[in-house]
Amino acid sequence: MQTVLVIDDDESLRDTIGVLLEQEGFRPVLVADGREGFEKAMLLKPELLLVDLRLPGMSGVEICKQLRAAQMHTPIIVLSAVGDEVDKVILLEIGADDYVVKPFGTRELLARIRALLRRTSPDARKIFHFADAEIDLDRRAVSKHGEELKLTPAEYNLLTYFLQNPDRPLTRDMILNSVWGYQSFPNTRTVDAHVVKLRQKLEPDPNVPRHFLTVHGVGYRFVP
Amino acid sequence: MQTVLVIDDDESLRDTIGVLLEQEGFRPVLVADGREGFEKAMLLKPELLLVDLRLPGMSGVEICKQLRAAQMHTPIIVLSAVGDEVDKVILLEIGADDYVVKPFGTRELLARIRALLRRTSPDARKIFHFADAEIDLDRRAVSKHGEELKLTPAEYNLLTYFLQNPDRPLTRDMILNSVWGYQSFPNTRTVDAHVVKLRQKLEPDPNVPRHFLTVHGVGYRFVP
DNA sequence: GCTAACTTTAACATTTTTTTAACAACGCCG
DNA sequence: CGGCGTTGTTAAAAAAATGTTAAAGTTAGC
Repeated sequence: MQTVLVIDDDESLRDTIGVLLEQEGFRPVLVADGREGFEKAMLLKPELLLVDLRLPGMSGVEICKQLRAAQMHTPIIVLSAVGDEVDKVILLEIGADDYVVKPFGTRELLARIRALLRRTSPDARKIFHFADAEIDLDRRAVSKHGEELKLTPAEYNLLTYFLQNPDRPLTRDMILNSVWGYQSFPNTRTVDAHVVKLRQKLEPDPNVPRHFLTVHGVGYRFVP
Repeated sequence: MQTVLVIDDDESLRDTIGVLLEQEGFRPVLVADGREGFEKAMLLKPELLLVDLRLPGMSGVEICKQLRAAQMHTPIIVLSAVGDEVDKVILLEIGADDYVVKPFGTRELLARIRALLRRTSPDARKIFHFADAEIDLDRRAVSKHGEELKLTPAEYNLLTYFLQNPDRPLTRDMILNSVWGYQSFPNTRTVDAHVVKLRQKLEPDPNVPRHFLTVHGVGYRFVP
Protein backbone atom coordinates (compact mmCIF):
# COMPACT_ATOMS: atom_id res chain seq x y z
CA MET A 1 0.00 0.00 0.00
CA GLN A 2 1.26 3.49 -0.79
CA THR A 3 2.08 5.73 2.12
CA VAL A 4 1.29 9.43 1.91
CA LEU A 5 2.77 11.78 4.47
CA VAL A 6 0.66 14.84 5.18
CA ILE A 7 2.33 17.79 6.91
CA ASP A 8 -0.15 20.51 7.81
CA ASP A 9 -0.93 22.34 11.00
CA ASP A 10 -4.62 22.79 10.28
CA GLU A 11 -6.07 19.91 12.19
CA SER A 12 -9.46 19.65 10.52
CA LEU A 13 -7.94 19.83 7.07
CA ARG A 14 -5.36 17.25 8.04
CA ASP A 15 -8.04 14.88 9.21
CA THR A 16 -10.18 15.45 6.17
CA ILE A 17 -7.29 14.61 3.92
CA GLY A 18 -6.51 11.62 6.08
CA VAL A 19 -9.99 10.21 5.74
CA LEU A 20 -10.00 10.90 2.05
CA LEU A 21 -6.69 9.14 1.49
CA GLU A 22 -7.81 6.18 3.50
CA GLN A 23 -10.97 5.85 1.47
CA GLU A 24 -8.91 5.88 -1.65
CA GLY A 25 -6.65 3.11 -0.52
CA PHE A 26 -3.61 5.02 0.64
CA ARG A 27 -1.96 4.83 4.02
CA PRO A 28 -1.98 8.37 5.38
CA VAL A 29 0.46 9.54 8.02
CA LEU A 30 -0.51 12.88 9.54
CA VAL A 31 1.88 15.35 11.09
CA ALA A 32 1.38 18.94 12.25
CA ASP A 33 4.93 20.11 12.90
CA GLY A 34 7.41 20.91 10.18
CA ARG A 35 10.48 19.45 11.77
CA GLU A 36 8.67 16.33 12.84
CA GLY A 37 7.34 16.02 9.31
CA PHE A 38 10.79 16.20 7.84
CA GLU A 39 12.04 13.49 10.14
CA LYS A 40 9.08 11.27 9.39
CA ALA A 41 9.70 11.77 5.70
CA MET A 42 13.29 10.60 6.03
CA LEU A 43 12.26 7.69 8.17
CA LEU A 44 9.15 6.42 6.44
CA LYS A 45 10.19 7.12 2.87
CA PRO A 46 6.58 7.65 1.81
CA GLU A 47 5.46 7.40 -1.77
CA LEU A 48 4.15 10.96 -1.71
CA LEU A 49 4.33 14.10 0.42
CA LEU A 50 1.63 16.71 0.94
CA VAL A 51 3.25 19.74 2.57
CA ASP A 52 1.76 22.99 3.74
CA LEU A 53 3.96 26.00 3.02
CA ARG A 54 3.35 27.75 6.31
CA LEU A 55 4.27 25.46 9.15
CA PRO A 56 5.47 25.60 12.72
CA GLY A 57 8.92 24.15 13.35
CA MET A 58 10.13 24.19 9.79
CA SER A 59 8.62 25.77 6.71
CA GLY A 60 7.42 23.75 3.76
CA VAL A 61 10.04 25.38 1.58
CA GLU A 62 12.74 24.28 3.96
CA ILE A 63 11.41 20.74 4.10
CA CYS A 64 11.49 20.43 0.33
CA LYS A 65 14.98 21.82 0.09
CA GLN A 66 16.38 19.59 2.81
CA LEU A 67 14.78 16.47 1.43
CA ARG A 68 16.16 17.13 -1.99
CA ALA A 69 19.54 17.91 -0.52
CA ALA A 70 19.40 14.54 1.21
CA GLN A 71 18.88 12.86 -2.16
CA MET A 72 15.29 12.07 -1.34
CA HIS A 73 13.24 12.28 -4.50
CA THR A 74 9.80 11.59 -3.13
CA PRO A 75 7.16 13.43 -5.15
CA ILE A 76 5.89 16.47 -3.26
CA ILE A 77 2.66 18.40 -3.58
CA VAL A 78 2.69 21.78 -1.84
CA LEU A 79 -0.48 23.03 -0.18
CA SER A 80 -0.57 26.79 -0.17
CA ALA A 81 -3.07 29.10 1.43
CA VAL A 82 -4.73 31.57 -0.87
CA GLY A 83 -2.87 34.52 0.65
CA ASP A 84 0.59 33.02 0.24
CA GLU A 85 2.68 34.45 -2.49
CA VAL A 86 3.25 31.42 -4.56
CA ASP A 87 5.77 31.57 -7.27
CA LYS A 88 5.68 28.51 -9.44
CA VAL A 89 9.30 28.95 -10.31
CA ILE A 90 10.36 28.99 -6.70
CA LEU A 91 8.34 25.89 -5.98
CA LEU A 92 10.01 24.12 -8.85
CA GLU A 93 13.39 25.30 -7.66
CA ILE A 94 12.95 23.94 -4.20
CA GLY A 95 11.93 20.60 -5.65
CA ALA A 96 8.16 20.53 -5.36
CA ASP A 97 6.37 18.67 -8.11
CA ASP A 98 2.96 20.27 -7.94
CA TYR A 99 0.88 22.56 -5.78
CA VAL A 100 -2.74 23.19 -4.94
CA VAL A 101 -4.22 26.35 -3.47
CA LYS A 102 -6.41 26.11 -0.42
CA PRO A 103 -9.29 25.76 -0.24
CA PHE A 104 -9.35 22.95 -2.75
CA GLY A 105 -11.86 20.27 -3.60
CA THR A 106 -11.08 16.75 -2.53
CA ARG A 107 -11.49 15.54 -6.07
CA GLU A 108 -8.98 18.02 -7.33
CA LEU A 109 -6.47 16.96 -4.73
CA LEU A 110 -7.01 13.31 -5.55
CA ALA A 111 -6.63 13.94 -9.23
CA ARG A 112 -3.33 15.70 -8.60
CA ILE A 113 -2.10 12.91 -6.35
CA ARG A 114 -2.98 10.26 -8.88
CA ALA A 115 -1.47 12.21 -11.72
CA LEU A 116 1.75 12.82 -9.84
CA LEU A 117 2.14 9.23 -8.74
CA ARG A 118 1.54 8.05 -12.26
CA ARG A 119 4.01 10.59 -13.54
CA THR A 120 6.79 9.75 -11.13
CA SER A 121 6.55 6.08 -10.32
CA PRO A 122 7.27 4.62 -13.77
CA ASP A 123 10.74 6.11 -13.56
CA ALA A 124 11.62 3.70 -10.79
CA ARG A 125 11.36 0.85 -13.24
CA LYS A 126 14.33 -1.38 -13.68
CA ILE A 127 15.16 -1.66 -17.31
CA PHE A 128 17.99 -3.81 -18.61
CA HIS A 129 19.71 -3.21 -21.88
CA PHE A 130 21.98 -5.40 -23.90
CA ALA A 131 22.61 -5.72 -27.59
CA ASP A 132 19.60 -4.07 -29.16
CA ALA A 133 17.19 -5.48 -26.61
CA GLU A 134 15.43 -3.84 -23.71
CA ILE A 135 13.90 -5.73 -20.79
CA ASP A 136 11.40 -4.05 -18.49
CA LEU A 137 11.18 -6.32 -15.49
CA ASP A 138 8.07 -4.74 -14.00
CA ARG A 139 6.07 -4.82 -17.15
CA ARG A 140 7.45 -8.19 -18.11
CA ALA A 141 8.02 -6.62 -21.46
CA VAL A 142 10.89 -7.42 -23.75
CA SER A 143 11.58 -5.52 -26.91
CA LYS A 144 14.12 -5.64 -29.68
CA HIS A 145 14.66 -2.65 -31.92
CA GLY A 146 11.75 -1.15 -30.03
CA GLU A 147 9.45 -3.94 -31.12
CA GLU A 148 7.76 -5.85 -28.38
CA LEU A 149 8.38 -9.55 -28.45
CA LYS A 150 6.66 -12.30 -26.53
CA LEU A 151 8.49 -14.55 -24.11
CA THR A 152 6.93 -17.58 -22.49
CA PRO A 153 7.11 -17.83 -18.69
CA ALA A 154 10.02 -20.25 -18.77
CA GLU A 155 11.93 -18.09 -21.22
CA TYR A 156 11.25 -15.02 -19.17
CA ASN A 157 12.33 -16.64 -15.92
CA LEU A 158 15.49 -17.96 -17.48
CA LEU A 159 16.27 -14.55 -18.91
CA THR A 160 15.86 -12.81 -15.57
CA TYR A 161 18.15 -15.39 -13.99
CA PHE A 162 20.79 -14.65 -16.57
CA LEU A 163 20.36 -10.93 -16.09
CA GLN A 164 20.88 -11.29 -12.37
CA ASN A 165 23.98 -13.43 -12.78
CA PRO A 166 25.97 -11.89 -15.57
CA ASP A 167 29.48 -12.94 -16.55
CA ARG A 168 29.36 -16.04 -14.38
CA PRO A 169 29.39 -19.60 -15.69
CA LEU A 170 26.16 -21.23 -14.63
CA THR A 171 25.78 -24.99 -14.57
CA ARG A 172 22.59 -26.61 -15.76
CA ASP A 173 21.95 -27.78 -12.23
CA MET A 174 22.22 -24.28 -10.88
CA ILE A 175 19.86 -23.04 -13.54
CA LEU A 176 17.36 -25.82 -12.98
CA ASN A 177 17.36 -25.21 -9.26
CA SER A 178 16.96 -21.48 -9.49
CA VAL A 179 14.64 -21.17 -12.42
CA TRP A 180 12.62 -24.36 -12.30
CA GLY A 181 12.68 -24.94 -8.56
CA TYR A 182 13.40 -27.96 -6.46
CA GLN A 183 10.19 -29.82 -6.97
CA SER A 184 10.51 -30.29 -10.69
CA PHE A 185 13.12 -32.50 -12.25
CA PRO A 186 13.12 -32.06 -15.94
CA ASN A 187 15.79 -33.37 -18.19
CA THR A 188 18.86 -31.14 -18.24
CA ARG A 189 18.41 -30.74 -21.96
CA THR A 190 15.39 -28.63 -21.14
CA VAL A 191 17.76 -25.84 -20.26
CA ASP A 192 19.51 -26.15 -23.61
CA ALA A 193 16.24 -26.02 -25.47
CA HIS A 194 15.28 -22.79 -23.75
CA VAL A 195 18.67 -21.21 -24.25
CA VAL A 196 18.21 -21.86 -27.93
CA LYS A 197 14.93 -20.04 -27.84
CA LEU A 198 16.37 -17.06 -26.01
CA ARG A 199 19.15 -16.89 -28.59
CA GLN A 200 16.66 -17.02 -31.40
CA LYS A 201 14.65 -14.23 -29.92
CA LEU A 202 17.34 -11.99 -28.49
CA GLU A 203 20.70 -12.54 -30.17
CA PRO A 204 21.47 -10.22 -33.08
CA ASP A 205 22.70 -13.34 -34.88
CA PRO A 206 21.41 -16.53 -33.24
CA ASN A 207 24.06 -18.59 -35.05
CA VAL A 208 26.88 -16.61 -33.47
CA PRO A 209 25.88 -16.10 -29.84
CA ARG A 210 27.47 -13.05 -28.27
CA HIS A 211 25.48 -12.87 -25.05
CA PHE A 212 24.22 -16.33 -24.20
CA LEU A 213 27.51 -18.16 -24.38
CA THR A 214 28.18 -21.86 -24.03
CA VAL A 215 30.74 -22.95 -21.47
CA HIS A 216 31.67 -26.32 -22.80
CA GLY A 217 31.35 -29.09 -20.24
CA VAL A 218 29.82 -26.71 -17.71
CA GLY A 219 26.76 -24.83 -18.81
CA TYR A 220 26.13 -21.27 -19.93
CA ARG A 221 27.36 -17.80 -19.30
CA PHE A 222 25.56 -14.56 -19.93
CA VAL A 223 27.44 -11.44 -20.90
CA PRO A 224 25.37 -8.26 -21.26
CA MET B 1 -28.33 17.12 -22.15
CA GLN B 2 -27.15 17.13 -18.56
CA THR B 3 -29.40 15.54 -16.01
CA VAL B 4 -29.71 17.07 -12.56
CA LEU B 5 -31.35 15.07 -9.81
CA VAL B 6 -33.06 17.15 -7.15
CA ILE B 7 -33.88 15.47 -3.85
CA ASP B 8 -35.93 17.72 -1.57
CA ASP B 9 -39.17 17.23 0.27
CA ASP B 10 -40.28 20.85 -0.02
CA GLU B 11 -42.58 20.67 -3.00
CA SER B 12 -42.66 24.31 -3.95
CA LEU B 13 -38.88 24.63 -3.75
CA ARG B 14 -38.49 21.44 -5.74
CA ASP B 15 -40.71 22.76 -8.49
CA THR B 16 -39.01 26.13 -8.49
CA ILE B 17 -35.63 24.50 -8.95
CA GLY B 18 -37.11 22.24 -11.61
CA VAL B 19 -38.39 25.12 -13.67
CA LEU B 20 -35.14 27.00 -13.23
CA LEU B 21 -33.05 24.08 -14.38
CA GLU B 22 -35.29 23.50 -17.36
CA GLN B 23 -34.97 27.10 -18.42
CA GLU B 24 -31.23 26.79 -18.21
CA GLY B 25 -31.08 23.77 -20.41
CA PHE B 26 -30.74 21.00 -17.87
CA ARG B 27 -32.95 17.97 -17.54
CA PRO B 28 -34.27 18.06 -13.97
CA VAL B 29 -35.53 14.97 -12.20
CA LEU B 30 -37.41 15.74 -9.02
CA VAL B 31 -37.75 13.44 -6.04
CA ALA B 32 -39.10 14.05 -2.54
CA ASP B 33 -38.05 10.91 -0.70
CA GLY B 34 -34.50 10.19 0.36
CA ARG B 35 -34.42 6.50 -0.38
CA GLU B 36 -36.13 6.97 -3.70
CA GLY B 37 -33.63 9.71 -4.47
CA PHE B 38 -30.70 7.44 -3.76
CA GLU B 39 -32.07 4.75 -6.02
CA LYS B 40 -32.75 7.24 -8.80
CA ALA B 41 -29.20 8.48 -8.46
CA MET B 42 -27.78 4.99 -8.91
CA LEU B 43 -30.12 4.33 -11.79
CA LEU B 44 -30.06 7.58 -13.73
CA LYS B 45 -26.40 8.44 -13.13
CA PRO B 46 -27.09 12.17 -13.30
CA GLU B 47 -24.40 14.72 -13.99
CA LEU B 48 -25.19 16.55 -10.75
CA LEU B 49 -27.10 16.06 -7.52
CA LEU B 50 -28.89 18.64 -5.40
CA VAL B 51 -29.66 17.09 -2.04
CA ASP B 52 -31.49 18.45 0.94
CA LEU B 53 -29.91 17.45 4.24
CA ARG B 54 -33.18 16.81 6.04
CA LEU B 55 -35.18 14.25 4.15
CA PRO B 56 -37.81 11.59 4.73
CA GLY B 57 -36.70 8.04 3.99
CA MET B 58 -32.97 8.66 4.07
CA SER B 59 -30.97 11.69 5.11
CA GLY B 60 -28.88 13.72 2.73
CA VAL B 61 -25.79 12.76 4.64
CA GLU B 62 -26.60 9.11 4.24
CA ILE B 63 -27.26 9.51 0.54
CA CYS B 64 -23.86 11.11 0.00
CA LYS B 65 -22.05 8.47 2.01
CA GLN B 66 -23.75 5.59 0.27
CA LEU B 67 -23.16 6.99 -3.17
CA ARG B 68 -19.49 7.51 -2.48
CA ALA B 69 -19.25 4.07 -0.96
CA ALA B 70 -20.70 2.71 -4.19
CA GLN B 71 -17.88 4.42 -6.07
CA MET B 72 -20.27 6.96 -7.54
CA HIS B 73 -18.49 10.28 -7.78
CA THR B 74 -21.24 12.48 -9.14
CA PRO B 75 -20.79 16.07 -7.97
CA ILE B 76 -23.17 16.88 -5.13
CA ILE B 77 -24.45 20.20 -3.84
CA VAL B 78 -26.05 20.00 -0.42
CA LEU B 79 -29.04 22.21 0.32
CA SER B 80 -29.18 23.02 3.99
CA ALA B 81 -31.79 24.91 5.95
CA VAL B 82 -30.58 27.90 7.88
CA GLY B 83 -31.04 26.18 11.20
CA ASP B 84 -29.04 23.07 10.32
CA GLU B 85 -25.66 22.78 11.90
CA VAL B 86 -23.46 22.58 8.93
CA ASP B 87 -19.83 21.71 9.31
CA LYS B 88 -17.88 22.17 6.15
CA VAL B 89 -15.49 19.47 7.13
CA ILE B 90 -18.26 16.98 7.68
CA LEU B 91 -19.73 17.82 4.32
CA LEU B 92 -16.39 17.25 2.68
CA GLU B 93 -15.95 14.00 4.54
CA ILE B 94 -19.23 12.60 3.41
CA GLY B 95 -18.31 13.49 -0.13
CA ALA B 96 -20.31 16.62 -0.87
CA ASP B 97 -18.64 19.10 -3.19
CA ASP B 98 -20.45 22.29 -2.26
CA TYR B 99 -23.43 23.53 -0.29
CA VAL B 100 -25.88 26.39 -0.26
CA VAL B 101 -27.95 27.61 2.64
CA LYS B 102 -31.68 28.03 2.24
CA PRO B 103 -33.20 30.33 1.40
CA PHE B 104 -30.97 31.02 -1.57
CA GLY B 105 -31.38 33.03 -4.70
CA THR B 106 -31.82 31.22 -7.98
CA ARG B 107 -28.85 33.03 -9.45
CA GLU B 108 -26.63 31.89 -6.63
CA LEU B 109 -27.71 28.31 -7.04
CA LEU B 110 -27.14 28.45 -10.76
CA ALA B 111 -23.72 29.95 -10.29
CA ARG B 112 -22.78 27.16 -7.91
CA ILE B 113 -24.07 24.53 -10.27
CA ARG B 114 -22.17 26.00 -13.17
CA ALA B 115 -19.02 26.38 -11.12
CA LEU B 116 -19.17 22.87 -9.84
CA LEU B 117 -19.83 21.37 -13.24
CA ARG B 118 -17.00 23.38 -14.69
CA ARG B 119 -14.75 22.32 -11.88
CA THR B 120 -15.57 18.68 -12.20
CA SER B 121 -16.47 17.98 -15.75
CA PRO B 122 -13.67 18.91 -18.10
CA ASP B 123 -10.49 17.48 -16.71
CA ALA B 124 -11.13 16.32 -13.18
CA ARG B 125 -13.74 13.97 -14.49
CA LYS B 126 -12.22 10.69 -15.34
CA ILE B 127 -13.54 9.50 -18.63
CA PHE B 128 -11.70 6.70 -20.32
CA HIS B 129 -11.84 5.95 -23.97
CA PHE B 130 -10.65 2.90 -25.77
CA ALA B 131 -11.80 1.19 -28.89
CA ASP B 132 -15.30 2.56 -29.42
CA ALA B 133 -16.15 2.50 -25.75
CA GLU B 134 -16.41 5.28 -23.21
CA ILE B 135 -16.23 4.75 -19.47
CA ASP B 136 -17.26 7.50 -17.10
CA LEU B 137 -15.83 6.34 -13.81
CA ASP B 138 -17.61 8.99 -11.80
CA ARG B 139 -21.01 8.10 -13.10
CA ARG B 140 -20.31 4.39 -13.22
CA ALA B 141 -21.52 4.52 -16.79
CA VAL B 142 -20.19 2.60 -19.75
CA SER B 143 -21.21 3.14 -23.32
CA LYS B 144 -20.27 1.77 -26.71
CA HIS B 145 -21.04 3.67 -29.90
CA GLY B 146 -22.74 6.16 -27.61
CA GLU B 147 -25.17 3.53 -26.40
CA GLU B 148 -25.21 2.82 -22.71
CA LEU B 149 -24.43 -0.77 -21.90
CA LYS B 150 -25.01 -2.57 -18.67
CA LEU B 151 -22.17 -4.03 -16.66
CA THR B 152 -22.69 -6.08 -13.55
CA PRO B 153 -20.93 -4.87 -10.38
CA ALA B 154 -18.15 -7.42 -10.70
CA GLU B 155 -17.60 -6.58 -14.34
CA TYR B 156 -17.50 -2.89 -13.59
CA ASN B 157 -15.07 -3.28 -10.71
CA LEU B 158 -12.80 -5.41 -12.81
CA LEU B 159 -12.93 -2.91 -15.63
CA THR B 160 -12.09 -0.09 -13.25
CA TYR B 161 -9.09 -2.01 -11.99
CA PHE B 162 -7.88 -2.60 -15.51
CA LEU B 163 -8.33 1.06 -16.40
CA GLN B 164 -6.28 2.12 -13.43
CA ASN B 165 -3.49 -0.31 -14.22
CA PRO B 166 -2.98 -0.15 -17.94
CA ASP B 167 -0.11 -1.82 -19.78
CA ARG B 168 0.91 -3.86 -16.78
CA PRO B 169 0.58 -7.61 -16.45
CA LEU B 170 -1.79 -8.31 -13.61
CA THR B 171 -1.76 -11.72 -11.98
CA ARG B 172 -4.99 -13.38 -11.01
CA ASP B 173 -3.95 -13.00 -7.39
CA MET B 174 -3.47 -9.28 -7.74
CA ILE B 175 -6.81 -8.99 -9.44
CA LEU B 176 -8.59 -11.09 -6.86
CA ASN B 177 -7.05 -9.11 -4.04
CA SER B 178 -7.83 -5.72 -5.48
CA VAL B 179 -11.18 -6.35 -7.07
CA TRP B 180 -12.68 -9.05 -4.91
CA GLY B 181 -11.00 -8.16 -1.62
CA TYR B 182 -8.84 -10.11 0.73
CA GLN B 183 -11.57 -11.94 2.52
CA SER B 184 -12.90 -13.80 -0.47
CA PHE B 185 -11.06 -16.60 -2.16
CA PRO B 186 -12.97 -17.68 -5.17
CA ASN B 187 -11.60 -20.11 -7.66
CA THR B 188 -9.02 -18.48 -9.86
CA ARG B 189 -11.14 -19.21 -12.87
CA THR B 190 -13.57 -16.59 -11.64
CA VAL B 191 -11.31 -13.91 -13.02
CA ASP B 192 -11.16 -15.65 -16.36
CA ALA B 193 -14.91 -15.89 -16.56
CA HIS B 194 -15.30 -12.19 -15.98
CA VAL B 195 -12.58 -11.26 -18.42
CA VAL B 196 -14.51 -13.22 -21.02
CA LYS B 197 -17.58 -11.16 -20.26
CA LEU B 198 -15.74 -7.88 -20.48
CA ARG B 199 -14.35 -8.96 -23.84
CA GLN B 200 -17.79 -9.89 -25.06
CA LYS B 201 -19.17 -6.54 -24.07
CA LEU B 202 -16.29 -4.24 -24.88
CA GLU B 203 -13.95 -5.74 -27.46
CA PRO B 204 -14.67 -4.82 -31.07
CA ASP B 205 -14.05 -8.47 -31.85
CA PRO B 206 -14.27 -10.65 -28.74
CA ASN B 207 -12.49 -13.48 -30.55
CA VAL B 208 -9.44 -11.34 -31.19
CA PRO B 209 -8.87 -9.38 -28.01
CA ARG B 210 -6.99 -6.15 -28.56
CA HIS B 211 -7.43 -4.56 -25.15
CA PHE B 212 -7.92 -7.29 -22.60
CA LEU B 213 -4.90 -9.38 -23.39
CA THR B 214 -3.92 -12.58 -21.72
CA VAL B 215 -0.36 -12.93 -20.51
CA HIS B 216 0.09 -16.65 -20.62
CA GLY B 217 1.29 -18.07 -17.35
CA VAL B 218 0.74 -14.78 -15.57
CA GLY B 219 -2.69 -13.26 -15.92
CA TYR B 220 -4.04 -10.39 -17.96
CA ARG B 221 -2.93 -7.07 -19.30
CA PHE B 222 -5.08 -4.17 -20.35
CA VAL B 223 -3.98 -1.89 -23.12
CA PRO B 224 -6.25 1.11 -23.80
C1' DG C 1 -40.39 -17.46 0.16
C1' DC C 2 -40.04 -16.53 -4.73
C1' DT C 3 -38.01 -14.66 -8.71
C1' DA C 4 -34.48 -12.63 -11.31
C1' DA C 5 -29.97 -11.27 -11.73
C1' DC C 6 -25.52 -12.12 -10.73
C1' DT C 7 -21.47 -14.92 -9.28
C1' DT C 8 -18.97 -18.97 -8.94
C1' DT C 9 -17.83 -23.41 -10.22
C1' DA C 10 -17.24 -27.35 -12.99
C1' DA C 11 -16.63 -29.46 -17.29
C1' DC C 12 -14.94 -29.72 -21.70
C1' DA C 13 -12.65 -27.54 -25.89
C1' DT C 14 -8.88 -25.16 -27.45
C1' DT C 15 -4.55 -23.00 -27.35
C1' DT C 16 0.00 -22.37 -25.73
C1' DT C 17 3.95 -23.92 -23.53
C1' DT C 18 7.13 -27.35 -21.88
C1' DT C 19 9.51 -31.41 -22.22
C1' DT C 20 11.39 -35.09 -24.58
C1' DA C 21 13.51 -37.62 -28.11
C1' DA C 22 16.06 -37.94 -32.09
C1' DC C 23 19.60 -36.67 -34.93
C1' DA C 24 23.00 -33.31 -36.64
C1' DA C 25 26.86 -30.58 -35.60
C1' DC C 26 30.54 -29.31 -32.82
C1' DG C 27 34.69 -29.34 -29.79
C1' DC C 28 38.11 -31.46 -27.18
C1' DC C 29 41.77 -34.78 -26.86
C1' DG C 30 44.70 -38.25 -28.15
C1' DC D 1 42.08 -36.75 -38.23
C1' DG D 2 38.86 -39.61 -35.75
C1' DG D 3 36.33 -40.89 -31.73
C1' DC D 4 33.48 -39.64 -28.03
C1' DG D 5 31.01 -36.84 -25.23
C1' DT D 6 28.68 -32.43 -25.44
C1' DT D 7 25.74 -29.13 -27.50
C1' DG D 8 22.41 -27.27 -31.29
C1' DT D 9 18.17 -27.89 -33.37
C1' DT D 10 13.83 -29.40 -34.46
C1' DA D 11 9.41 -31.50 -34.29
C1' DA D 12 6.19 -34.12 -31.94
C1' DA D 13 4.24 -35.77 -27.53
C1' DA D 14 2.88 -34.34 -23.09
C1' DA D 15 1.48 -31.07 -19.91
C1' DA D 16 -0.34 -26.85 -18.51
C1' DA D 17 -3.01 -22.83 -19.07
C1' DT D 18 -6.80 -20.50 -20.93
C1' DG D 19 -11.44 -19.98 -23.50
C1' DT D 20 -16.07 -21.03 -23.20
C1' DT D 21 -20.36 -22.53 -21.76
C1' DA D 22 -23.81 -23.89 -18.82
C1' DA D 23 -25.34 -25.39 -14.55
C1' DA D 24 -25.21 -24.74 -9.57
C1' DG D 25 -24.98 -21.57 -5.96
C1' DT D 26 -25.86 -16.77 -4.09
C1' DT D 27 -27.80 -12.69 -3.34
C1' DA D 28 -31.03 -8.83 -3.58
C1' DG D 29 -35.42 -7.20 -4.18
C1' DC D 30 -40.23 -7.88 -4.05
